Amino acid sequence: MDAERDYCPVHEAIQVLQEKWTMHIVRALLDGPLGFNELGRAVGGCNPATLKVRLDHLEDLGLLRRTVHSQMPPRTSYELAPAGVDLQRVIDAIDAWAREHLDIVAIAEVDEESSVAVG
Amino acid sequence: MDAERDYCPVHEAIQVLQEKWTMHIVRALLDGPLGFNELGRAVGGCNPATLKVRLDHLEDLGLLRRTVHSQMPPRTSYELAPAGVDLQRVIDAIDAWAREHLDIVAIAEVDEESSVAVG
DNA sequence: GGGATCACTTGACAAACTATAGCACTTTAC
DNA sequence: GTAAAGTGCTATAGTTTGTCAAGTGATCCC
Repeated sequence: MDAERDYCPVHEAIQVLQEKWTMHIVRALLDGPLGFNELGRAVGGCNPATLKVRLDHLEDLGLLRRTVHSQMPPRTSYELAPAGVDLQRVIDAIDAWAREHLDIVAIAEVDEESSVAVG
Repeated sequence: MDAERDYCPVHEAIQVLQEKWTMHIVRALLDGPLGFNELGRAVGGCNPATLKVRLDHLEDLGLLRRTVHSQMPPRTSYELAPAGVDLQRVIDAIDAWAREHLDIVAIAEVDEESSVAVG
């Protein structure tokens, strides 16, 4: 149930990052603080329920900071904490990898390379 | 439904990597090829159904190669393709980040920092 | 005053993931 | 020679996770 038997920070990190939308959220927030709905749109349409859960989790982990500017009308901003900002390097690595390898996947779809399939 | 309207390889990459177990699978495979069950155990108990789906997806994307050594007794090995091996850098980035930031979370649990809770 | 917007919350629902059993067969142990 | 354990999967039922639609209370714009 828990990874504590042989605690591995990488495993833990992967657990966090693999939650749906988490990396998208971080990526969006790397460009600067955003409001709740704004963020939802930025990540490409995450629903508010999930978004809130993720945001809470991320805040719990100390990766982001939630600032309430006014209760009514509600106005909140979400901003990466230093630990969250450091995820930039992870996102960058993904970015570099993606440009190098996923683009060719997109190209391969247009190309005709499917003849050497495993059959 | 699809990200094709403004195709972004990073977005695509995140979609792949955020699927449950994907990064664990890659990480396990970075140490060398593994058989199906072996891999399942290596990633820490992924069930065969999900594992197969991930593996197929990863193979589709050209990130790994599946080699059938013998049909009976069944013996297959999964091995990262070059594109998959390159994910090493992503895993490394996560690794570095995790050691820097998630360890302190683990420490914080032992520490008594829970008095400033949100409640 | 009506409609849009904000940051969420709720509750019903669907999609994703999990556990477990089983298949067809070989290898190993005795 | 037989039972148990192993291989790579697949099927199915069940749980968890994520989604959709609607709604809340207040303020802004017209």
